[in-house]
Amino acid sequence: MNYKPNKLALALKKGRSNIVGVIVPYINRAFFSTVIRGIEEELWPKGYNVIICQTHETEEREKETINDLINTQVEGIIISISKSTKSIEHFEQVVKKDIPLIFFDRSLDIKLTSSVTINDFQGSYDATQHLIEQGCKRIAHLTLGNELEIYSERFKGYKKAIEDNNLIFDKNLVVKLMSNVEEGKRAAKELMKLNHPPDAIFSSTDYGALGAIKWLKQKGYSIPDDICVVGFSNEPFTQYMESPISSVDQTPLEMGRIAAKVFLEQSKSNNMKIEKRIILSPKLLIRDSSSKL
Amino acid sequence: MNYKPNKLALALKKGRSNIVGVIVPYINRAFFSTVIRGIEEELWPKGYNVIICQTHETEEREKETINDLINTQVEGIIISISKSTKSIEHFEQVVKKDIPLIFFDRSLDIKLTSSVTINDFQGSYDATQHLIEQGCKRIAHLTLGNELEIYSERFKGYKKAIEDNNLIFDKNLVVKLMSNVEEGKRAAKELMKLNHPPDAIFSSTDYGALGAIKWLKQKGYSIPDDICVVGFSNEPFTQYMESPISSVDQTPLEMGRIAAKVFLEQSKSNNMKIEKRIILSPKLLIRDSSSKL
DNA sequence: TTGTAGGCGTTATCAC
DNA sequence: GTGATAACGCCTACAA
Repeated sequence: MNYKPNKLALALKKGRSNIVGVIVPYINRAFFSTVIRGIEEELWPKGYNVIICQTHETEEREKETINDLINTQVEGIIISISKSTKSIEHFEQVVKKDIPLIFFDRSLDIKLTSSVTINDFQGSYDATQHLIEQGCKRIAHLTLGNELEIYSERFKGYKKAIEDNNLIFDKNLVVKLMSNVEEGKRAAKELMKLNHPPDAIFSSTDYGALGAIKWLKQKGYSIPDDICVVGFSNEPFTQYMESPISSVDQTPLEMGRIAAKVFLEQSKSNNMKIEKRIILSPKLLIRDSSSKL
Repeated sequence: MNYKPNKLALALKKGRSNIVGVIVPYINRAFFSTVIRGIEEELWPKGYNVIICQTHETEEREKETINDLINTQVEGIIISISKSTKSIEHFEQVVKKDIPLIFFDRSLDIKLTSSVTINDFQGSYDATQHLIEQGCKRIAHLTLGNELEIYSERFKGYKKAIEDNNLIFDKNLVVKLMSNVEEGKRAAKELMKLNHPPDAIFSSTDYGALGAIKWLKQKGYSIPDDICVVGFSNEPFTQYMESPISSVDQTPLEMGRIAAKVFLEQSKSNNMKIEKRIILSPKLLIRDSSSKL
């Protein structure tokens, strides 16, 4: 007959809740929601449920959330850390409880945890190299700063490509901003005021790239003829624009699926500890905003 | 000291899991992920966790998911039904188990359940009225068909506005499509082939609107001077375009928050049954693609 | 083979 | 007021 077991009782008895916690800064960012989709699609067929939590980019919420998930007896935590996270005690606590902890995208190097990231250095290097191949000589970079490793890696990749091609690295061409359209406009304005303005902009965020493009077009610059632009993240809007923006795709669906698989692997291995670092290759998508040739 | 109660045991004992299930077609659609964000932000402070499930637009997955959530002893289910859902037994089953069931956006009229939707008729009427006020006389409509009530409502709102303004309703101006860019292109091509082509297009999806705009621009039509276009959903890309697309905003964040509140209300009222229908007002966002004046 | 007791971690209840 | 005990629903293990 159609008997339905009470999963709570079952879970209590077995010590296995069949629940995995996923923590992200905000659920409704395209990147995060797509990673979550990948996680859900991998875990659902295995009988797991996925609990979603948001940190709002604050360390406090992150700690509260982790505490809560531990109490909920989740069987694993998959997380992309908040921008402001400084301490790591709350993560060590998860490890101490023997709960598999998997970082994705924004990661920390903590013993007995795993991570699935993309090679931000490489993505940035490829993007910059591509701009150089388009004939650009003075390539500006919009960065979010060094708070998160992914952004400092993107800066490093950019700088390395500049140097490898015997171009001059000019720190005046590096502008720090926040990830939104207005800041991108401000950055472009600032850059074009320079005595030697850039002939390309590689932005570590698509919103920065978009803002820059908007300002430049408004001022009569032609994209890509006067200035080439490449963004980062492959936000949906970059492909839908009338003039699509080149960007670096982070393969979020795959990242989610793999993070889930790593969790499963770590989870099954009762007697031994697993620590796994997976680095995915980003995909440079060349579109109108940087296609001179 | 830092004692952590086991929520599983607590839940088993109290018969309250503090978990709410949310079911959507796909997590990573901007609209759904934003509703989920609203739900999470309302429920987290009250001590609830949110489990996310995807139906992939299939009734089968929807049934499986509901079954699973019932077994998980969720305290409520908040759902936007799949496109292909025909039967309602699985929903009645939820009601029978006394689990609060709240529909959002894509709803069904089932006893003892609640719903939070927007007034699709109104949104469509407003959009069409706006186009008429721009001087448009022959307004085409791109529809997804009648499978989901929201789309037939959008069609009705469009038709009513046409008639209320003593314009001629021409069924040749109504094109059925699927929600993607290619289909929008096809629809525009088809419409402009007519003996009396339209001077405006109101699409029930932003992707259709985008496709239409792309095709029209490519063919040399000027937007909005030759043809005005309005979409529906306020997808992020509509505002980021170089030439932003007018659209109807469904206030997803608010919708999520309210759905969560309705759940709380329904949940607290142990002894009495609550049935609530909330209809939100959509917001017409007038942008470049329809601003002639 | 079939059936029954015990315990997972809580809390609520009841006896002291 | 304090402290032991039963019960939430299930599964496992052991006994008949």
